[in-house]
Amino acid sequence: MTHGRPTLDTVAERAGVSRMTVSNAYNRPDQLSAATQEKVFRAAAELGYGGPDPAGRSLRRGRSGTVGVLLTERLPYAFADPGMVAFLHGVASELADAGQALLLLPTEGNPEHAPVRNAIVDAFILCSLAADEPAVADVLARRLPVVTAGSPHLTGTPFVGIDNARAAAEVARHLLGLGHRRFGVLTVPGRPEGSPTPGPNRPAQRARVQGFRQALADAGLPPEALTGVEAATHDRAAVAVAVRPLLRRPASHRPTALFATTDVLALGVLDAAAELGIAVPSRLSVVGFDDIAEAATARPPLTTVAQSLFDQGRSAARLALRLVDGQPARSPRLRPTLVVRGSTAAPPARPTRGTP
Amino acid sequence: MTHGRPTLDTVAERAGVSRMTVSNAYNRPDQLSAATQEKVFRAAAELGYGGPDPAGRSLRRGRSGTVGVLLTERLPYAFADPGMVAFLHGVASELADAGQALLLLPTEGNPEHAPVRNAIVDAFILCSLAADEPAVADVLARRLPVVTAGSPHLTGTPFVGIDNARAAAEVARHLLGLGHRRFGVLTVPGRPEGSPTPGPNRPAQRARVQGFRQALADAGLPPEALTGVEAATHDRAAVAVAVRPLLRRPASHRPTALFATTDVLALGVLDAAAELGIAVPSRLSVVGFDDIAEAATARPPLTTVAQSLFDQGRSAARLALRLVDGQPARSPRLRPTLVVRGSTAAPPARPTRGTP
DNA sequence: GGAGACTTCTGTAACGATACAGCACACGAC
DNA sequence: GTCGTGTGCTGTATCGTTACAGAAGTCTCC
Repeated sequence: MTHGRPTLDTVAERAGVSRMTVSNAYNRPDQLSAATQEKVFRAAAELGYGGPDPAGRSLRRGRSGTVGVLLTERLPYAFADPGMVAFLHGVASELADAGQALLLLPTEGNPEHAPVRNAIVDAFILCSLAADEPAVADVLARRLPVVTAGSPHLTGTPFVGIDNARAAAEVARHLLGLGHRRFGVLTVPGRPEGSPTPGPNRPAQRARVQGFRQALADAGLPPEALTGVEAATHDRAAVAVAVRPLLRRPASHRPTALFATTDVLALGVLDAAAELGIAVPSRLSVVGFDDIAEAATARPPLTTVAQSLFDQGRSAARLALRLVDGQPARSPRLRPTLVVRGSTAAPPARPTRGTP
Repeated sequence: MTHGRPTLDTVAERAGVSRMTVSNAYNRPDQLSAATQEKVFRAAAELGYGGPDPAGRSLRRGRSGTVGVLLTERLPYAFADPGMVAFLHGVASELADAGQALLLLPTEGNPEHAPVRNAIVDAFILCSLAADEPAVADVLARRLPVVTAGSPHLTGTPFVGIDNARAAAEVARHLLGLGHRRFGVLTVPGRPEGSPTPGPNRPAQRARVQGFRQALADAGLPPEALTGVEAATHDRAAVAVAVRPLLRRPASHRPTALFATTDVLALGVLDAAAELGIAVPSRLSVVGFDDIAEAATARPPLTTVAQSLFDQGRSAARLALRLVDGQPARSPRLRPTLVVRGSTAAPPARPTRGTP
């Protein structure tokens, strides 16, 4: 309870002024003589008054100065993924500049607590959520400004993100152009195991796989040209387990290029390849996605799709703040770029097996 | 403004019931006939009512269901440091279990906005702040429950953290026991460049250096036995720049053991050593601090001090929640453990240069 | 048929703050 | 002496919600 805590009234009485004068002492010091202000602060200190209660202020003003952020599924994944962290960093950075705070909401946990319903925020940012996630419905029910990033697309709400399928297709064309004809694609499963709700949970990842596959088909390759592999989690051990069978195939059946739907996964592939003595890029080309910081310093430096998640975070926050101010907010057009570094090259020359 | 938004009253009038009935429909459905509840929800839907406003609820109840977290200095560093992220993850995880939300507050930015003063929270967690940081004073002025982690120590507030100097001393004794006599210590600068306020800003890092140095002195080594090096930032390039001069010394003057005050730094050292062709651990022993996930999978696996920042995050959150509930909260006694892995070994046998 | 218990709903009084209008007073100008 | 202008402070009316007490109405039981 707040019972016993001093309030504006308590302080006002003690200082011998009106409640409004106390309020002004904190919020509009220029409307006050220095002597009165001093008197008020002294009374406040004596009573142990901690300043005007933000809950009261927020109710009265109708603004909280806070933006709520919902991140994809389990927080562990969110914090473990550098891309997610970069996005969050961008959001935090933009909000900090505007003096707004960031309320990080759990999308799971005891549902009885309904964190979304209790969140004192002016707007929500949804990042990489599936459209069927219950939290999304909770957010929409609040009827506050919403911005989505990555997914889902919601009609009428600004969206920040790239066309993943298209970017993945560009990766495919890059590899095809180098002469590759046997491919692997590495991703993470659509849903954490034992998840009750069905359906795709990492729409971005799926779109990347889809776009890559489609581009190969468009180039006239048969479906067998692409082998799909799933890692249980993002950590390197799991990646190694997932790709080892593929990389242990005889060279004539092994993919010459591997597309990982995330840089973290791609870095795991580099490790696994090194472990198995498969040279990158001469015997295996590897492409990632996101262009996280480690991508540029990996050995070899990783060819990847750059999409500046930090900037996307900033954008999302900026849009949210515009909506709060009642200004129009349009989804920005973002163009991811393929950054060709040292992990892709022409496939090894085929030993005889010549074309007619 | 909230102007025009429907409220409990609006909905009550439309549904032909009292305001309390509407409130109960949302918060105590069991106190209500199903028919009435349905009627209320229909009216709410027609009016576009988003449910009871949490600001009003929070004011009335005197609880917000939110804990504020202040992280060390610039957010970039916080998000870039896996240890920090692990701590935050622990906090978020514990809070999610309790159905509480996490308000991430910027410690810098436009000071006019005073995010700490406006934060609607039930308690604060301060992580790795310097005692002289203005945000600390702002937090104390709020007179809410506070827990600190890592630093600073504040009398009367529970503290979560280890004795850094002592842990570093254990590292020193481990290395001394292996036979090392020439040491390097790598850390990051105490303050970001251009920072206006003076004084140490990474007290934990300083304590580690200090404890290490002291343990060497206690063992009777002269000050020259330890060379201190500072990396500008945590990224590997900066680490390489910082340690290269040290590692390029002739073998007879090069430290045989390097203590990095952070695992991230230590991993950078491993990279730099590999680049210069210096074998670890046979020619150089490396020790880190924190035991982040990558430490175990590095090559070679990193000897480091494990302090489970995730658990510390959980602890801090749990203590904060206890304080909010008016229960006593005692600082836990935490014992970091030295995890000896593959990056430390006896120094190379000295070539002749024998002892008497 | 009346007492008691239960269900379902209502009225009142805060929770702590701020916006806005306005009042008293001092001061200089004419 | 009246008027206009500022400064410094006060009073009132909300902001949207929930705790609590209690009022009808229904049901049960003897």
